[in-house]
Amino acid sequence: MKKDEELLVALRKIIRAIDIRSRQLNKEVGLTGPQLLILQKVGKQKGVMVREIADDINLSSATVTSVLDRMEARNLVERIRSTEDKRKVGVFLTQEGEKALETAPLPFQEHFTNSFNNMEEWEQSQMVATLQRIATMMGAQDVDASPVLEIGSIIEK
Amino acid sequence: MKKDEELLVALRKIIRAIDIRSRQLNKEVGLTGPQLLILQKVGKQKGVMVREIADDINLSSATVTSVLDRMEARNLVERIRSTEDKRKVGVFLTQEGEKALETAPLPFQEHFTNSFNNMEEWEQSQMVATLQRIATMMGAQDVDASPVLEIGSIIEK
DNA sequence: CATTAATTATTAGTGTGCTATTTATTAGGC
DNA sequence: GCCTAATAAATAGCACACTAATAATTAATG
Repeated sequence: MKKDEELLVALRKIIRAIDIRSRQLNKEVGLTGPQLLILQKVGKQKGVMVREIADDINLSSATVTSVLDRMEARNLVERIRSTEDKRKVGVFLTQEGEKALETAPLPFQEHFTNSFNNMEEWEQSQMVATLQRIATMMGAQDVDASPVLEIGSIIEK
Repeated sequence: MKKDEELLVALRKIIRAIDIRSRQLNKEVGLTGPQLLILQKVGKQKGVMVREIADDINLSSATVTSVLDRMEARNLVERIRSTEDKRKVGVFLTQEGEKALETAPLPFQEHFTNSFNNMEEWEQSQMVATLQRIATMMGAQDVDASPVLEIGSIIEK
């Protein structure tokens, strides 16, 4: 098999593992991966805007809106529209959301986190660097639309 | 930021880049990423079973079934149930499917493929090895259910 | 040989995740 | 002040992607 095909297969396995972990989380504690990420973000920054969440975890705001819909329905967060600028919506944790955050597990499989943390630091760095490099190589699209690409903001539009 | 968070962010960017490429493909040639992968597989192995496709590209067969539904509706493939074993369904390309396969672009962004192919071979291997290692580290779930894990078959159930 | 178990594909139901559009509001230019 | 941008969030519609449950068929076992 060609190297780039192998790369693709490995990536698909990783994506699938993340997805499966998300479903497993959902079964265990009623929170999917994205929901957990959003919960953590809102916990750190009370009243954060939808757009800020989206930028932070690298999702479209439409996606964040739909995830928030489900989280609000489960009474984990609440949305309060700003009085100064009525376009803006601040997201807050409910009491239930706070409690969920406290008891929430890690977004990754514990096994993965342990393995990763047991690696030498240079090895961790090398791994992260490799992934960031792939992300950069993949993200350089719409080249004609953006003449100068800034490092670190290649994917974001 | 902690190293494992950085890893997570990089992975999210990669996943998003793949997704965006899939939508771009869909707009350009009417085929998404998964559809293209399935088309290629069926082209290589006429009459391939649904299960074989799923294993090959690392998806659940339910997912493959739903993608095939759309592809069949667009007259790209056809499904023929085996006469020997009536549980089995063989997938074949239609004429239209053959034509689509001939003119189909690469599943990756050309930019990525070029960058990747321009790398030294040892560097490509190193990159693939890193991804495979992550996949393995992530895939070791249901540990209590499978006392002995075989290398190379960790994700597959 | 009949009943149970295993296999194959599909269906049902849920949850992302995106683009494009819509709605509401605010900011800018004349 | 009024009309046009621009911005923020939500909505609509599509395509995965999964698990769990079903249906149909074949294999296996007593």
